[in-house]
Amino acid sequence: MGEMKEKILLIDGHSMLNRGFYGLPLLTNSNGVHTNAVLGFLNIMLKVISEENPDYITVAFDEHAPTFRHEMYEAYKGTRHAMPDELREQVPIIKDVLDSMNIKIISKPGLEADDIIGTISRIAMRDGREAVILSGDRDLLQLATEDTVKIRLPHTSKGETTVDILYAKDVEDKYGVTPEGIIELKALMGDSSDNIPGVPKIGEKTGVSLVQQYGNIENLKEHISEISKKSIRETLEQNFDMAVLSKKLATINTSADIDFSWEQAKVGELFNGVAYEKFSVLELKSLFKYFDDATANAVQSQARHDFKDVSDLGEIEDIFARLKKADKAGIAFDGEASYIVMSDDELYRIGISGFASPMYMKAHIESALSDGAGIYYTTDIKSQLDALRIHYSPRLKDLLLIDYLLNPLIDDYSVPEETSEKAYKAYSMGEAKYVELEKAGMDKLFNDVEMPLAFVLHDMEQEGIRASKEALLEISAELDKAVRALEQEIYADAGEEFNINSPKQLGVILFEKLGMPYGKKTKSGYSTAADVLDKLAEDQPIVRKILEYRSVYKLKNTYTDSLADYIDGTGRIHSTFNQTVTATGRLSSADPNLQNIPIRTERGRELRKVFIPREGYTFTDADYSQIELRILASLSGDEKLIEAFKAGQDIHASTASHVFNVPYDEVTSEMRRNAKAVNFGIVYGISSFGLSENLSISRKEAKDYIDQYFETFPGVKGYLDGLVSSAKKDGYAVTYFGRRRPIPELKESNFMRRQFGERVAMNMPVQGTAADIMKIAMVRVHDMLNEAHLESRLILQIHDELLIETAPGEEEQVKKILLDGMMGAASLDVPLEVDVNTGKDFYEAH
DNA sequence: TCAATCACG
DNA sequence: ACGTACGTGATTGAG
Repeated sequence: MGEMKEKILLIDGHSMLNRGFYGLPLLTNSNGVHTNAVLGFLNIMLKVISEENPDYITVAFDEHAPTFRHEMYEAYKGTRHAMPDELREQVPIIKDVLDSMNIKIISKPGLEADDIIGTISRIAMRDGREAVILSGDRDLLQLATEDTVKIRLPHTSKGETTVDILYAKDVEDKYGVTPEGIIELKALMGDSSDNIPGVPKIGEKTGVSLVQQYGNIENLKEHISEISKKSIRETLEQNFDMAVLSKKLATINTSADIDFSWEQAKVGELFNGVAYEKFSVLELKSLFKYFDDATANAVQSQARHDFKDVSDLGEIEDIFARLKKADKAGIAFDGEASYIVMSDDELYRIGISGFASPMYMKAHIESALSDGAGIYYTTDIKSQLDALRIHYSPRLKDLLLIDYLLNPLIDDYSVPEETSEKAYKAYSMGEAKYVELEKAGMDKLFNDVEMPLAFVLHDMEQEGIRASKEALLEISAELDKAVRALEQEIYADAGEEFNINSPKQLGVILFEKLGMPYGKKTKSGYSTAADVLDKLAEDQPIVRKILEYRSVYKLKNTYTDSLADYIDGTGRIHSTFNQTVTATGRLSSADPNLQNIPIRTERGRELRKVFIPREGYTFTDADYSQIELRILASLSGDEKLIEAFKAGQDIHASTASHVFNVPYDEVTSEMRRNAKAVNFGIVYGISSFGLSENLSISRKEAKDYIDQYFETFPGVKGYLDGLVSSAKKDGYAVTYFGRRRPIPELKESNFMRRQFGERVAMNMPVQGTAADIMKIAMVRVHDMLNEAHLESRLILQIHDELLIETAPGEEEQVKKILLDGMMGAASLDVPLEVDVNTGKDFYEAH
């Protein structure tokens, strides 16, 4: 043990950042900060640290100022290579992170990282310590001249990243020359990635043999005349100055003037609280595993801000008076208290009690919002309205909704659990984020649509929808009988009992025991999906029964039993409408999902009869007719498609008539069915494979349909092509109202992923614009119901459909509001058509 | 926790 | 040669 040498890990900062940046997709955290290079850097560094267990670590960075060697090269060639902004912004971040981990960083104007590393490696040799050099750059191989210096070179193959170990001997084995010889080799052959010119016409092979024969270029110069091959001899004679220059460029300075002390490079506490904090702000959650629980917990509780608890009436009045005058504040409230942040020293908590009642609080907050001067930021307003249903004000800005618009792809916007922290986060980050939103041109969408919509959604959630528990349980009992009967029949047909719900077991029964031909396969075995079983069902009674079993089982478990559990004491179900989950701008519904209540089969549809309005009320339901295709027509400007809508034609039949070249009146139902599938395909981002699967036709036939479609509607073709190229240029797709969706897949090397990106680029503007229009309509309808002082309430949105629970006597007004609100939500080049229905239950109304 | 399946637009 | 329709959420079995 006593003979074990101490060890220093020397890291080439820019090279490792580069590797991370180009090796990983462009990740961002929820603040839009790019983190892929930082993550890639840290992953490899931590891997090497755990393998090498060094006593000292130093990371070297190039200075931004042009260095000696760069100057020489730039003077020679007059070039300067640019770093992408997404990478540049990560340089200070990694330095900050390394600093937090107590890792020494060295950089110096006029020196490259190579020179710093070279110099320290020689200091280590002198002081009897080992040096491990981590770099993605082969340039550093020249430093591995002794057994106490080794190079670690990361490389990725088959998705696995390993970090190769190279000693002098390995360099010789791999490159045919010694580490010192690497310099001579580069002097002759150059290095395009490092901007070293080399001697013309000398490549790797010639270079290696010359170095093996003559050792170095100085010796080579004296023996040029001995070289037998004429072309080599001549190029060396004519261009020897290039070899001299290249050698200077390639030689790492090992005696640079730097400030280095072993004391400063000593490894300290890497995984400390400050580092944890940095990782958590960057959202590098995969690295949390390196920290012990105690550190993580300490940081998490430390992130709390100190709010002053105020209960004195005068003081409270004073705070609200100051709030009215503040330019900017963070606010948040819950059932216990209100929180106000006006500066880093003015953090107040006003508890609800006595005179400070919810009414009092609501009045003061509303008064500040209506009469005050500034902008008030908050975080996740919808969740707060349960406590105080304040009025909407355009001066209130919800950071969560800003974050969502800035990047709708994020899974978790990390809304603080505690109301006080919501106020603080909104205060500290709201303004900067709002500026970003303005720069992206989404402030209007935010202020006119998303912000007021949050209030509408809150009201819808609060209202809920009435459902009959008795009816649900009755249906459940019937379905239960059917499930049991089918179960027995299936067991009898199969000749044994098994778990029908297990695709694995089912696959074995059908495709092995009963020997049926299998269609597709999944990762884990045979596919038993409905479209596969459908093809077998005709001849196989057991398959027919399995399909029926599945649909009945699903109906019972998803739509009767669990829905019944959501009914509250007043007989109503309150779904949650998520405003920040979809990539396209749509809403989603959860706990329970009321946007996927069955309708396509009669048995499923029956279930809608359990959704009923309160006594004396009725349902009024309105849905947009073909909104996505109308948007496609309008945005593409395709004359034929626009004309079809203006003429009020059945759009699928009209498409069939054009594509199959038959008169509109002679379109058969099969032609219409095919055209409908083509229309869907167009909206989804067409591919011949997808269409052929959907219609069970050959790819050739599907391609013919598509070609025919594009020939018929050239405007659509041009529009979709334009969407893909602009998404590739900008990195995101955009709706008519400016909503964005980043499409990182378009830059990936994987063909299939890029193809997906292209389909997304075609679909998002259409689906997203439809979502925008519906959101605008919801705000309009909600406002109109309010202004008319009606008792009727908006209770459900299902993407292109709205459901209102209509108070007796208000039927006509509600119908008019739905029509006005929805049709007038946008003015396109084709009319927006809306169908309205009424009914005594959800079944009847839609 | 993930994959498979299926309910909806 | 790749191996695919766009967007969601809930349930289930299996590791």
